[in-house]
Amino acid sequence: MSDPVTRNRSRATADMVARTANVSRVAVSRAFNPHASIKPEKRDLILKVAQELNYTPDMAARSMVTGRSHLVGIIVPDISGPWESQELDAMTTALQAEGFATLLFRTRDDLSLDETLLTYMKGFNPDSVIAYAENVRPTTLARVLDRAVPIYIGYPDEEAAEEEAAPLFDRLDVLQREGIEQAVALMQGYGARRFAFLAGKSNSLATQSRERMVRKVIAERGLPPPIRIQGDYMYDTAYRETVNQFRLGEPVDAIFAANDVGAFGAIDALRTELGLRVPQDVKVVGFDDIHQSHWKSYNLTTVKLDLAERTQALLRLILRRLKNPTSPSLTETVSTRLVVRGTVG
Amino acid sequence: MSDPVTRNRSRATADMVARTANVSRVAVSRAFNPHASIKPEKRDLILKVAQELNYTPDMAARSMVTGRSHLVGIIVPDISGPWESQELDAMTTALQAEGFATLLFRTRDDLSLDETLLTYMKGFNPDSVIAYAENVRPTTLARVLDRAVPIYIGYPDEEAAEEEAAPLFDRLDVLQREGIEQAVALMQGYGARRFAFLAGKSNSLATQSRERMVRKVIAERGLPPPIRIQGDYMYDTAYRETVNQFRLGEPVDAIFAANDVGAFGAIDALRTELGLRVPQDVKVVGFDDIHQSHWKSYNLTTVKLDLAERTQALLRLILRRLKNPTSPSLTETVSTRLVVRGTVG
DNA sequence: TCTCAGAATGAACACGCTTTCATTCATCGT
DNA sequence: ACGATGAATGAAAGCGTGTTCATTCTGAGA
Repeated sequence: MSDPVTRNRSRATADMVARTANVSRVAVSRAFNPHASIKPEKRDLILKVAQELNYTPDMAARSMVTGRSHLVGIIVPDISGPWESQELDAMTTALQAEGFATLLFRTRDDLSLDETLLTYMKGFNPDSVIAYAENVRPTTLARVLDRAVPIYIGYPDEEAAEEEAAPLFDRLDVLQREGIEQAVALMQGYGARRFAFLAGKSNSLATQSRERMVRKVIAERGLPPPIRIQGDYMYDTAYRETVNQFRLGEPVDAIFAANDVGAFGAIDALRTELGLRVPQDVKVVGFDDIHQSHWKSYNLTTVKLDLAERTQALLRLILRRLKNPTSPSLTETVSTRLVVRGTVG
Repeated sequence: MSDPVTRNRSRATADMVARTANVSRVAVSRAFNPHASIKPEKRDLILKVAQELNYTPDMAARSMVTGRSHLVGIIVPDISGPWESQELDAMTTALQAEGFATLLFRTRDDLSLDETLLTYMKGFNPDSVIAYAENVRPTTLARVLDRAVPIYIGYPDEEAAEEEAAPLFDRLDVLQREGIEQAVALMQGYGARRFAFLAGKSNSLATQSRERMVRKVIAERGLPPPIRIQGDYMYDTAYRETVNQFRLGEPVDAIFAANDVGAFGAIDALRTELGLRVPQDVKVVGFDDIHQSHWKSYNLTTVKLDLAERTQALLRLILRRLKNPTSPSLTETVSTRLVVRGTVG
């Protein structure tokens, strides 16, 4: 009877609970709905019987009639990346606290997968969708899913034509200027003059925005424009391209990386392969402030994207939109700031 | 009309597609079921109309009648950890390729959450459940969920009473002896004699098993029993406790860490805080072989748990069990092997 | 031309639940 | 003691699908 392989495979239903407790099936439903009107003693009895029968309301059946699936779809390009996984962790925890389960999907870099994936996901009727994958455009999201209102993560610092960032979407605006200004100022203060920007994946809006802002701030301070090193957010690429830059190209004073992992690759390239010292010979700053950035081997000075702040802002957007599906578009704003450690001076 | 906020919020149903295409609703259902008997031209027409109407079958409704939710529940203690996120990434990708969506849950270290979480998850009717969280016992899993057969991740190397590892569960057996033997042999070969074992969370079966096996192998080779350093799989703890061991306790020749992240903490403690060289003064070996282990700052020699192999084995278990729910318990086996890098000699 | 097997078709039912809605019960003020 | 008010109750309808099952259609063989 306790053998999980051969035991009763059928779930208990509300009917069974009703029969066992000698109440109507409607009463069982009410017992599990906090706002329903039912006598307390009756509810207690039903809940007790339900527990004995190992009964749980079927979310699929429930969602069909309520229209709420209690599912939030999350689309991530690479779950195993430190930043992505830390963001996913924070978001899942926050959602769970609000009673939502996370429906997780992973995109490949292959853009062609998008439509198929979104269509498939739509079948599960998620109450909301968060697409961290930058190859999923908000317009596509809006077209395929008809229930959820997409959240557009924008970078309003810049004047770049905000192509698809109409007021049709809810927005999370990330203010990157402050953190970048602090970083450039700090590096310049320690004598850096010749900068390189270690870019991320070239189709990433985040890296594009960061590069523009870095160039702007550097120009404002009367420094020569930074050299671009093309990376893809990955350690190995950052390592290799940094070596190439110093061996085949022009050496620099300072490297501003589009993300922390890239900064790690650059640091290791400088120290291991090029025999240079960080920060004495070359200053390095990253972006994100992932857990690993405070590890002593790197001890990275970096522009922090506050994960808790960001997660709570996203959550507010989702909850407000769910509460009032027809309200005009919402906006939340988060900022950035420099975390000073040991890779500048 | 393209405004996602005010546009039609109601999904298209099979009925609407049927009306538009002038076919019966049953035909629509068949058009989306590959094995159904329907005239090809008719199917094409329906699929075309469906696409125009942006129709997708509702998985909730579908799962009610088929009994298959196409959902696999995954429970993880800390998504942001490198090993956990890499395992989650591999598993989600593999599941997605088989047509399953991942239903993600995160446990706190607080054990009391377990039942509640499992009960909640059960409501979504997952076709299968993978609990990477070691505080979720298979027996609890079997009791709460009535459809899924739990998979027990065991370590049959050891003689330890395998408390709840009855043949009632499907099993993934991890053979740890080989990798550990290679590691100890290598360290001994480079002159190590006095070992420490840097443990993980004390309630983790994996760390317990690894410690027993490490002790056994060390004893077999005629070396003195290792000193235990109590960690919790985290960098900061490993760093602090390693410093304490060398400052307040007895220094050692070699550190065998229960996971890679712990090994990083130990290495940084040795180099940064204690002024010792790795591997010249102290040899270090880790466990897992996460992506970060090949980063040049660590370049860690470690016992590899092959993620692809492990994921495929788990997937085979799940698919076979789904195909034949009443078959006797299944077992898959994966092994470990040493990856030699630069922290031993 | 006729027969018959197999493919194609659609009406009806079932899945497990929530929500109206009309009805009954308990409670209270006078 | 008596309506009146609100809480508690259960029958029935409906959510969007897949699956019988009985029927009709198709085409090949005689």
